[in-house]
Amino acid sequence: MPKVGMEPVRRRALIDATIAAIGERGSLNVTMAEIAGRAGVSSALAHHYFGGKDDLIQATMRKLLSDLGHDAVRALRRAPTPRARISAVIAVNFSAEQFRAEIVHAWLAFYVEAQKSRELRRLLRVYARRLNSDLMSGLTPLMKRVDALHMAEAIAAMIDGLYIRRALRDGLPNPASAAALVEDYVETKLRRMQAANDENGAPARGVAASPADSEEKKR
Amino acid sequence: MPKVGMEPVRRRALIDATIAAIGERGSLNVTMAEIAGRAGVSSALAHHYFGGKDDLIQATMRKLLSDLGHDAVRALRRAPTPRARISAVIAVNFSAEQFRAEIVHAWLAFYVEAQKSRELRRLLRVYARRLNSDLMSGLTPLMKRVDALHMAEAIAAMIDGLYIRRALRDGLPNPASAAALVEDYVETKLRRMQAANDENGAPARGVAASPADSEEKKR
Amino acid sequence: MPKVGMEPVRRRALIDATIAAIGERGSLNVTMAEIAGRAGVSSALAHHYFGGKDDLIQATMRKLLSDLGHDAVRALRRAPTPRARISAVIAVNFSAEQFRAEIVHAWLAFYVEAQKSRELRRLLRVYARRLNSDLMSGLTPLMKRVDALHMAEAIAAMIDGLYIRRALRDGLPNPASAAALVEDYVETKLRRMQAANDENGAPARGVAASPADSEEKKR
Amino acid sequence: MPKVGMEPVRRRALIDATIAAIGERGSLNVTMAEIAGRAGVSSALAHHYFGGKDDLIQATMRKLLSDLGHDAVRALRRAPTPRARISAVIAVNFSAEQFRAEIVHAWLAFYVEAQKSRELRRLLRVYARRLNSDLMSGLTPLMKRVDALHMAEAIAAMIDGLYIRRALRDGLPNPASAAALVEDYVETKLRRMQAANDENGAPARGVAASPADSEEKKR
DNA sequence: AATGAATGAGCCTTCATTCAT
DNA sequence: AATGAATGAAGGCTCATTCAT
Repeated sequence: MPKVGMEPVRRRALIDATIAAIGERGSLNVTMAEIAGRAGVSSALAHHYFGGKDDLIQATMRKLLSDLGHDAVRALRRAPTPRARISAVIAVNFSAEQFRAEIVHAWLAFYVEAQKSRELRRLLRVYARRLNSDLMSGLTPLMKRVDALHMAEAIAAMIDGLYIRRALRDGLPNPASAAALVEDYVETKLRRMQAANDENGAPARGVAASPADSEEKKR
Repeated sequence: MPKVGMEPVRRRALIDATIAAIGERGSLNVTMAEIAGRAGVSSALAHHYFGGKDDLIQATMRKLLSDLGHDAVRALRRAPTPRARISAVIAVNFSAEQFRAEIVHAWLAFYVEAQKSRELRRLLRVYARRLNSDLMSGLTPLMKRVDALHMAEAIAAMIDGLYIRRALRDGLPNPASAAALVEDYVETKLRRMQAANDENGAPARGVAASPADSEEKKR
Repeated sequence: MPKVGMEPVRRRALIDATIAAIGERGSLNVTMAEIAGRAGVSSALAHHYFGGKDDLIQATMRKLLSDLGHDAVRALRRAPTPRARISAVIAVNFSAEQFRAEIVHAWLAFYVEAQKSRELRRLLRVYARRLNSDLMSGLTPLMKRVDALHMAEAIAAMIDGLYIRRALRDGLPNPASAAALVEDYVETKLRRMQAANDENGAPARGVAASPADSEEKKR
Repeated sequence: MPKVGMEPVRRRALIDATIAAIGERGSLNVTMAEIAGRAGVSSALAHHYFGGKDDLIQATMRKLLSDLGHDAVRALRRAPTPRARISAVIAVNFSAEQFRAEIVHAWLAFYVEAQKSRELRRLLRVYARRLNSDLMSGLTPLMKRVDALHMAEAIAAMIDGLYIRRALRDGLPNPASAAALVEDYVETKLRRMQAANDENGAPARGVAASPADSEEKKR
């Protein structure tokens, strides 16, 4: 019994079904029929609302990105200090919601698909830039810009790496321990910088320190 | 006129073609026809030698794993100290050969495919375990076992993460800087442990230190 | 708020939209959705009023036929002589209205579709018979019946042929020159018959004259 | 039991099947499955050899055009005089082979499809130009160029028109009578021109005679 | 009167796979 | 040893059509 105003309902259901399907299959090799089936509709309807498979995939990815974005904004808003901002970024990426197995699988699949799809690559770049700028907003007040850039890169790499390992389900299913690993890295780096600083006024060694780093970053 | 002894030649050519094809497409969505074409043979021949697509994919992955394995063995053999072993592992993973774009793409594609294929998953676990044990062989002499485990995890995550980012070509195409990032992490951790140790005899704080770490690891 | 008495309005709009759509696409491969869209209504409404696509197509063709029929009646009514009747038929078929590109395309499409649809074929036969009888009404007073039949056939063929060429837009987009071509044929034939007649009382040679045509047609 | 060297056999069979299918359906709305079925192969094989439906359609049209072209060349070669050339062109178009019902249907379908397909339109133009130049080669020695152009147009239109009527199967299934109709037109025109010429030296009235036609064409 | 919602059926196309040669 | 020939199965997509509102 058809009702009016179903469009948003169906769109949401189809996107959720897409995530679920990708999560289960582990790749984007899911059929429209399966997605539609999971959403309880015909595949024709999925085409009706999204235009085609690629569009549905893209819409799904946008959903993932915007969800993550919203979570990040919310978390960052509550962070009082630069240091807290860093932790907030880490926490969001390893939150229970974001680290759900199917979400992780979907992300991984998107990374791969991005190789083929120009638009997907663009979306992924948006995410990467945002992650980077979020991290930088916490890092730059604490160290020299060049060090901050390196640390942001390292942190991002660890996050991505832990996602992959999570996807492989092979040893680190625990979001808390994943976050702890990254936090430990950050903490160690910061203390080490502090220590080097304190010791004898000698400049702290940043990440991949450049030969000449005479000027000191104040915090 | 068919030649004899072509089998090993064809097998190699087909596996190389598979890597090349995956590297270009960025995923395992490559047709047997394309692979065979790249290898200069008919797709029927690929089936003849490998049995089927899955088998060819698996053989290709085994090739990747064994190449990496051989490189690792060679590098580790030359490493005189535990610390050098760690660097050797990092160096191998970011060597010019292993960090070639098509190899990186192939690895990423395999990670995804591993979700679906039981055998691929098994192979990937073998690699993960070996990477882990290689790292542990360098780490355990330098710190407590629990810390070593955490660091091994972190290093592995960074390596995987940098691979992903390499695949996306978005900012870190340079193997040297990728390796430097990981090396810096290792170095910072080791110094920090040392420093904490020296300070006042208090036990160094390891990675995600467990509440009770009274006993010291000797080296 | 739905209005009353919309039915005739909608029917006309849908039929016009059908002609326009066919004219643009150049064939009957137009979707109900597009036709309905052009008419500013939903495709469901098109079904509501016409029952189905085939019915809409038929209704459209009937419209075309009846428009042409009305034009023909009007023109013939004004024709004072048999000769004028012939010209009237020609003029109507190449009138600005009937020779509009979209109308021509629609006709051509119908000719093709008639192959499949029994009903469409029937409709086309009605038109053909009417065209024939209109021509015959002008021709029979001027010549023997057998000659009239042949000329009617030839005139009709020329008209159809010129329509096709018009549809292909390749050299004869001009309704006037198309009509002139047919008129010239008629005129030439009539003069030739006249001349043959005058020459020596020998029977005029009709179209594809049969060996024995001794008896003369009176007018 | 697969054999080698089947490609040309299959290609021919598929093109013939395409003509047959179009002939029966009366339009290009034929499925690859049906065509392949008629040719006794799977639809996949049709794709294998032709690439896609459009390509098969085009190949079929090219076959039609080239067959007609060859027939025309052969017939024209045997024509000793200009007048004979005209008759040769007419004869070829209404030959038993070219006027076969399925061939005629295919032609009509192509005319319609040409509206949509750029390539098909191009092919059709080639045919039209060739028909025109063949006719002109017979007409220009017999009359002024402007008259020849008009007559060529008229003849071509009659041919196309008779094809359409043939496709509709409604009264003129006979190739001989179709050809006779066109021949009669040609003959009448030529005699009329002759007569007008002879009468009193006044210039013969050509088709849609232009206001100024002072100079005479000699033959 | 009119439409959004929804679908079944069908078509084109791709591709791994098999087989006879 | 190697391949051309051939296909079954499956997937994306379109579209006419129906139905409840």
